[in-house]
Amino acid sequence: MRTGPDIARIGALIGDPARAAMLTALMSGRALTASELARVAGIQAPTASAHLAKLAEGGLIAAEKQGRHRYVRLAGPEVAEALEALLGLAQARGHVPVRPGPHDAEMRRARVCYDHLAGELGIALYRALHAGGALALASDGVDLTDHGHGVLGGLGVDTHALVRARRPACRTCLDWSERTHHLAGGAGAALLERFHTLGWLKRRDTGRALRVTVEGERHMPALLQALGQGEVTRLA
Amino acid sequence: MRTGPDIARIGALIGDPARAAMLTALMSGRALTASELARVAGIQAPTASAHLAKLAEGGLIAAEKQGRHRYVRLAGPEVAEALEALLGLAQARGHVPVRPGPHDAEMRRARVCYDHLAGELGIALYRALHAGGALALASDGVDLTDHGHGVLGGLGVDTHALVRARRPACRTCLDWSERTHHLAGGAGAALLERFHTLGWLKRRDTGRALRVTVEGERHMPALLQALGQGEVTRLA
DNA sequence: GCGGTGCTTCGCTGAAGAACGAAGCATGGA
DNA sequence: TCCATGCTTCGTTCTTCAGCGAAGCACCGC
Repeated sequence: MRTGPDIARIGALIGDPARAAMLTALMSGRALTASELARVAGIQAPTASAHLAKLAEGGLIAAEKQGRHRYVRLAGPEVAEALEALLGLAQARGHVPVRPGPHDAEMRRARVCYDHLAGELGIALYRALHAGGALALASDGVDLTDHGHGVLGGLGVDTHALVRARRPACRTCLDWSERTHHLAGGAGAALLERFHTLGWLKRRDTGRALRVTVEGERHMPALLQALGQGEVTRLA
Repeated sequence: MRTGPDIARIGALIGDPARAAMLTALMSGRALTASELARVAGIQAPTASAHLAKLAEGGLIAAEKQGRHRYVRLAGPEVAEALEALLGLAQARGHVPVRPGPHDAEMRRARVCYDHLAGELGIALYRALHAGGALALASDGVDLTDHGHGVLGGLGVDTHALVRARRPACRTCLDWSERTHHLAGGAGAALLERFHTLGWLKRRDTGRALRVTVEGERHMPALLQALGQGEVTRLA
């Protein structure tokens, strides 16, 4: 029969434990060096090099040399989306580590999903934007309403840049821990960056988990409340 | 690190060419016997049996004995969704068979995606429903509007059953050939079934491709047009 | 009952590929 | 210029697992 795209090659790439660990680490959106990825996967440098070559040839990662370091990142949002879908399925099927890691609860609360916010907080943000009328259904997914442009502008997001960008401003991404959708796309990425520069969320040194700072704990609930009621909040 | 769900196990299951062929065949939504799947994958019965045991243990398929046959189907819509995401990524990354199959063009036109309609026709249906105001954004995805209930009821879908069902009435699924969303969930499944019983679409004996019948060619364009303008069409 | 069919279990073979040590090749800093 | 660091290439070892034939088991129709 042999019809349609060949998922076996991609599956095989993801199917090796070392490569899966690397890809999961790259879901943090960071560009990591080959040796960092080797450490994450628990393997030696030569083995890691071979794995990275395969992932690159398969189009799942993109690499960039900087001096003697080789920085590796996911090849794009599509790759992150597919991985997130697999993470969700793995979670639903009970393919989870026997002992949950120390950051596990934190991961469920808030984490990076490639370049946008995921976890309970990501869901809450999406729901608030929806309830406040900032999002509307479009013919190819979700899009910002006019009101939504004003809302994001008020939060300090350059919405003109979003519109100009080749990348779609809004996409939805299936959250593996909450089993529902959160906001991805340019707007999702811009919002995460805003929260980061505002000092409300802080990245851990490693991994995808996000820590909500004291500032974040203070301001976030009120912001979500306001968003949910369609108010435009101005942030410096 | 070892954090989050373990995608390696699922990846490895999908990563074998024979298993990938089986899973792709099961995306037709049909329940196939073990020997049919062996033929699809081009392997002998003992090998197929081993593969099916692994897929079942991994929670990707569900099997049901009927007499001396063993009918196998995908374990659920989540599995189909994740596979569709992988198909999209594989397509985007150029992991396609060297020679496209005979049904390739037909597949792009209309095909079954587990239990709902995909391909150009699936996209067109989704767009028409959206344009006609039958769909609206919900806090966890897409949902039918009141008008949408009327529209689907007019087409002969039992919308009360949709609401009562445990399964969400609407979901979106990323179409691998069109790179945009089509309608999944209970409503998507019900609509495909309607088109099928109306005789507008016919399944091929094997594979996912759908053939648009003469009846279908005659009525479908007008229906899509009417849906797009928000009209309620009554079908016997 | 008895053969035929569909599927599984068992035992074996062969090939793919993950892993590492050692050596080689760049780059950056002293 | 030299050394240290980061990464890759090479050659080798070893495990894993897909694949099949033969035999065994379950179910159906006769």
